[in-house]
Amino acid sequence: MMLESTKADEIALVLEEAIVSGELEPGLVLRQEELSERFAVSRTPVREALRRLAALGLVSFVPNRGVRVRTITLDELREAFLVRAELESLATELAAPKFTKADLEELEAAESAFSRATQELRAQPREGIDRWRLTHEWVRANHGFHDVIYRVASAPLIERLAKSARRSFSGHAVWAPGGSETDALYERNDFEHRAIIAALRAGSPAGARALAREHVLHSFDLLAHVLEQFSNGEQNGRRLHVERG
Amino acid sequence: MMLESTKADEIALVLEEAIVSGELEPGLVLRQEELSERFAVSRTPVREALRRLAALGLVSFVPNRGVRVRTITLDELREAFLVRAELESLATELAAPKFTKADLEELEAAESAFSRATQELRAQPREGIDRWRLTHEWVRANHGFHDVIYRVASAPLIERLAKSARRSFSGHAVWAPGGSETDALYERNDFEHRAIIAALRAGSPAGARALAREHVLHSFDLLAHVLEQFSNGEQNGRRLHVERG
DNA sequence: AATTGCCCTCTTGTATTCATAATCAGGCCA
DNA sequence: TGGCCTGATTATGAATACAAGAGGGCAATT
Repeated sequence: MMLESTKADEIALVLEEAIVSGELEPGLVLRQEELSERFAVSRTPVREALRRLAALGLVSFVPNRGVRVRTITLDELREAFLVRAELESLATELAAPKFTKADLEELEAAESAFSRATQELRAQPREGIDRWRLTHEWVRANHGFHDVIYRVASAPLIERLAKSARRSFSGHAVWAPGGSETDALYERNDFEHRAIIAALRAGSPAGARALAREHVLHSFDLLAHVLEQFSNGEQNGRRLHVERG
Repeated sequence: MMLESTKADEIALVLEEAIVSGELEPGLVLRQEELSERFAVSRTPVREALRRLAALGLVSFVPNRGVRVRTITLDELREAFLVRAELESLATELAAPKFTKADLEELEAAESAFSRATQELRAQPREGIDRWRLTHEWVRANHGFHDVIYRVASAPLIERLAKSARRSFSGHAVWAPGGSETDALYERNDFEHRAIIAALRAGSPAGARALAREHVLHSFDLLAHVLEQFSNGEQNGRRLHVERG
């Protein structure tokens, strides 16, 4: 039941996932020949895939020098969250009148999963592989919540652009260890999700919109707080790859 | 003083301009071989250029069937303007505190040019090649105004995404003939530009933001009004290429 | 006459080959 | 000693060659 498509497209998707997940670290130089043998194809479709990723802003081409996974500065990160705040609040406003009972239930289920992921993360404050894994699951659960809203909004362009802005950060996902201050931020994140649900349930597009906006901006505070703690730029042997702005 | 770059990049830029300007009409199938001989290169860089345009949403690939210039539905058009409204208002807010005297003067100069273009367009209500040309100049002058704001905001991501949303419409630029109702809409467009300048001069980020948002949304009203008049989809032998939503 | 299946051609997708720019090592000269 | 020029090496950019899917027309069959 495999949907027919070109190799270039498939490669682009795999590489995109690898970059977003952080498997391919920002700054890494991608050798075309290496990729072509990894995917068992020639360099032609590989180059086409890389062109697509370049247009998406995930990698940068330097003529005759190669392509590397894009790094991001703190300023760019801030800008990405500002964009997400606007687009996500818009999506939420558009979605509000369209939410059905079933949609609300799905959103609540996603929020429950997110809440669980948050608790698991808080219960494992020690650094290490496990916390790394839990962090990734936390991120996925968080995306799961917001994706329900995007789906209901049924606004393809907004969804595409917002997720593009989201991606610019994903590959840099490193999280802070537990602590009362960090915990409070996690708590707020969780609480704000519930507030958005409440606004949607109450049928208030304007309210949901405002809450969504604040929520994304607060998410940046959380991230900035983490980056502050790790200004040395190293955690678990993984570089943060966010350049100081 | 030619900046070194690859042929694929150059071709992509030329094709992008051709699509945005409407020279290559939406729906048109782009034959790779035809393009390759037009640019005097092989199909390889042409395909890479097309991949980039596809990622930008300007063309759509259909595996083994070819690539065609993307068409747009009325719903998609509306969505693009909603996005632009959010991003442009954000950019305006960010730019507000950064505006210098020189920047304001540049913005006023751009507005003057836009105002002139508007008057010229209104003075030539008859359809025909000339009105087509004046319309294009009007669009360019309008972009010129907004581009000053983007520059001052110095927010590359926002600028890129907003212009991307703007592009989704540009290739479809067809304008209505004169008339009291249309003239009033033009008038409002011009007036709103001046209001934004006033807010920036007064140093009100919040005010400028709100005005910019309303302005973009009103622009959609103007466009929708035009499309209403030409629901038959034909003008000067050029198709509107906006599918009915 | 309509329909179905085959074949032929056109176009795209991919591999392979060729060309050219960048890098690095080593030697030469100030 | 140190910097710079020069040739070999490597990786990328582009051209060419090859493979494969899509569509259309024609003929055979019902």
